[in-house]
Amino acid sequence: MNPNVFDDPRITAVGLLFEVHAGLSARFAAQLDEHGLSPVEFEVLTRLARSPGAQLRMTDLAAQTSLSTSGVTRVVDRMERDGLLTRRACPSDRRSSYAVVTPAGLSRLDGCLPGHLQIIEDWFTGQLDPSALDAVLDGLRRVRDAVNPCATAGSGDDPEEGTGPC
Amino acid sequence: MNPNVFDDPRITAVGLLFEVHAGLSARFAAQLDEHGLSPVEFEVLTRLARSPGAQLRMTDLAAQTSLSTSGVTRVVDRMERDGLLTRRACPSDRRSSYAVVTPAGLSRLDGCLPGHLQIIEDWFTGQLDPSALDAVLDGLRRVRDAVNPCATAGSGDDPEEGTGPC
DNA sequence: AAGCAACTATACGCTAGACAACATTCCCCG
DNA sequence: CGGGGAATGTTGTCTAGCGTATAGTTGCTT
Repeated sequence: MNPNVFDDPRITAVGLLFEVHAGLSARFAAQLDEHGLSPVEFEVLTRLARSPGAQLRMTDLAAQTSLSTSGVTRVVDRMERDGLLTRRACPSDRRSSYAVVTPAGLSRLDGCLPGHLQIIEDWFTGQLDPSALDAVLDGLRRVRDAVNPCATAGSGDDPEEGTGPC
Repeated sequence: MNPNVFDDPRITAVGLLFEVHAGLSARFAAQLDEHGLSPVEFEVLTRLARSPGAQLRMTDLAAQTSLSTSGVTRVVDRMERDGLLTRRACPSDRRSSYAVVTPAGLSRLDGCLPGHLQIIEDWFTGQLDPSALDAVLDGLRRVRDAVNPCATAGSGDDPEEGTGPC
């Protein structure tokens, strides 16, 4: 019927990509867990921290993450309860509210980052010599530009920068 | 405090990888949805279809997917209800049971695959010329071998082949 | 033969997130 | 002005899935 459709090189390629993603994700999650953060919370924290004023409107936050607006509401609820974030009313638009990183949130993030970077280096970037790494990154960048054109305009290669409102 | 920690090339690298993954995942999910399959169900179906006899023991299925054993029970329940799978008693070990793909399940899978492959080609492999693609795949393979050593022994580059029992 | 390990299924509670409905607010256009 | 539509955030409802504990069955080892 389908004599080894699964040996198709396209399947292989996606398989590799997804395996690498899964492996890294698992290691990230384990390390973040040591600091009491879920991957989503870490993503929210980094998104906010790298934004001007360490704040973003809820909608923009949703657009930049993999979350829906209601998902953002829930995550921010949790993180506000934990003291990592605060809501602040937007002066110019009373419908909007900002999610703002608190000092506690920033220090929590700072506690995570070194270990996070170390994992990346140990399991990803450090596994390849510089030229091979560049080749991989160039390729990924091209694919990213196709798959997620919004990100191209952004500051750099931010993960899922502007996922939503394309 | 952290003057642009986020421009660290390591962050960039992971960002690219995750963005590509997210973009492809979203497109896969949309296409599978047209065929009434969730990504997990598709994964289960492909796992089974590529196994000898189009069947696997529940435990092995759990090991090869991102699911727990109880999770597999649930998914197989659903898919059995939908007629895509059947449970069959294992002759050699009466504790075990096989999940077997039904003809309906196979044809459902066959209906998905062309579109699935097309997406891969359109958004991933076709975006790079052969040599660049090879470079990316070689790099990913090396990283995969580090991050998920179990997969190396397998038939090829199966996604998450043997994720569980390492 | 007996006890221990493995495999599956199930029930419980729990979390996360999507989707749709909602109230509020803004803004454009008549 | 003023009304309708769009945007924004929140909430209720629903599904999916995990983790744990429990149980029943079977296989294996001693």
